[in-house]
Amino acid sequence: MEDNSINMSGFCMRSSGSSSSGTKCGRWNPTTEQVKHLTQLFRAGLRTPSTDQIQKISNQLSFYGKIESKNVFYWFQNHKARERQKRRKVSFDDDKDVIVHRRDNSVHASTQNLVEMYSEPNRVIETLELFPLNSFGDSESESEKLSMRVNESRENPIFAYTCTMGEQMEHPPLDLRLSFV
Amino acid sequence: MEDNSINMSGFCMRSSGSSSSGTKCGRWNPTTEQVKHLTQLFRAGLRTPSTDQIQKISNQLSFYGKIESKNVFYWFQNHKARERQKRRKVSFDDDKDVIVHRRDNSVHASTQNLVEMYSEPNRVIETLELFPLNSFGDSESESEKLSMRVNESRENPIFAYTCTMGEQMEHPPLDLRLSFV
DNA sequence: TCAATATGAATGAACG
DNA sequence: CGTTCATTCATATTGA
Repeated sequence: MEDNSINMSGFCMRSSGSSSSGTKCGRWNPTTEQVKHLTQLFRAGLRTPSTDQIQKISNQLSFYGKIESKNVFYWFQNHKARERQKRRKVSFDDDKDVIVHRRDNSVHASTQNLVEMYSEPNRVIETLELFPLNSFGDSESESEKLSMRVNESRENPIFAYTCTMGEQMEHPPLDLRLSFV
Repeated sequence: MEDNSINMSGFCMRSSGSSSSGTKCGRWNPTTEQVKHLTQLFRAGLRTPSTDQIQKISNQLSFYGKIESKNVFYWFQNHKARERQKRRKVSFDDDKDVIVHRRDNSVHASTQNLVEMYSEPNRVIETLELFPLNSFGDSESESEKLSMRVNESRENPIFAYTCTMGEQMEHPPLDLRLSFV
C-alpha cells in the first residue's frame, strides 16, 4: 500500500477502521464520541470556552482518542462561526422561488425544503433544555455572554452534562458540569 | 459532525467508517447554464465572492434551476482550491530560483475584495510576471488566458463578465456583473 | 455493473 | 471573529 512512516505529528484517527480511502492523518479527526460531547456542550450554551475549560474538556475527551487543547479551541471557534455563517447565507435565498415557473399549485415540497434546513432531522432535543441555550443571535449580537462555566470541581452541578441520549455508551460519561456563574 | 451531521442543505450526512451507508442524500447538481455562468464569473476574476455577491449570483442562477447560496459559495471555494491544487502539482520547475518564494499565497492577495484586484492592476500584473504559474493555465478549456487582464481603465471597469448596464436586470439571460466598487 | 474520476459538501486549521 | 485555505469525504458521472 502506501509507504507508511510519514507520521507527521503523530496524529491519527481510529474511528473508521475500514475506511476505504487511505486516510492520511495530519490533522485531528474527532471520534464520534468526541463530536457528540462537543456538540452537547455547544448546545448547552458553551460557545467560547476559556483556557481552563478547554483544558478540562480536552482532557476528558482524550479518553476517546487523541485530542489536544487546540483542537477543542478550534472546534468551538469553527462551530460557532459556521453556525452564524450558515444562518446568514441561508436567510436570504430562502425563497428564491421568485420569478420563474411554478404555475402549478400542486407543487409544494420545496417549501418545506428550506425549513428543515436547520432543524435537527434526527436526534431530537434530548440533552438539556433547562435553560436558555438559545443564544443564536443571528446578527452581530454579542449578547451571548451568558456563558456557562464548566467547572468540574463544583459540587453543585446545576445539571451535570452527561449524555442522555438513549444510546449505548460504554464509557465514563464526561465529567464536565456546566453551571451558571 | 460525524454521526449525523446537520448540513446546511438539510439532508445527507457524513458517515465515517462504515461502508457505503444507505443514506441517500441529494446534492446540488448544477445545470450547464449555471456552470457556464459561474465559470465565466470565475474567469472574469471572481474568486471569492462576498456574501452579497453570492446572494445575487445565486438569485440570478436560480432562474436556471434549483440553487442555493451555499452552492455558489462552495462552487467558488472548490473551483479555486482545485485550480490551485492542480497547479501546485504541476509547478516545481519554473519556479527556479531567487526572489520571493511564495509559500502559496502570492496572487490571491486580492481575493478579499474585487476592489483590490481592480484598483490595483499593477500589483497583480507585476506579481503575475514574477510568477507565471499563478493565474493562467486554467484548464477550463476555452480561451481565457487573459483572465485577469485588467484593463488599465479602472474608471471603465467593463471587463466584467457581462454587460454593465446598470444595476438591474431580472430573469432571462443572466445578468451578473461584478460589482467592483 | 464496477472502477476511475469529477465535483459538491464538510470541516480542521489558520490568518488578518 | 469573520474569512480563507487545505484536505478529506461522499456522490454523481462516465468509461469500459
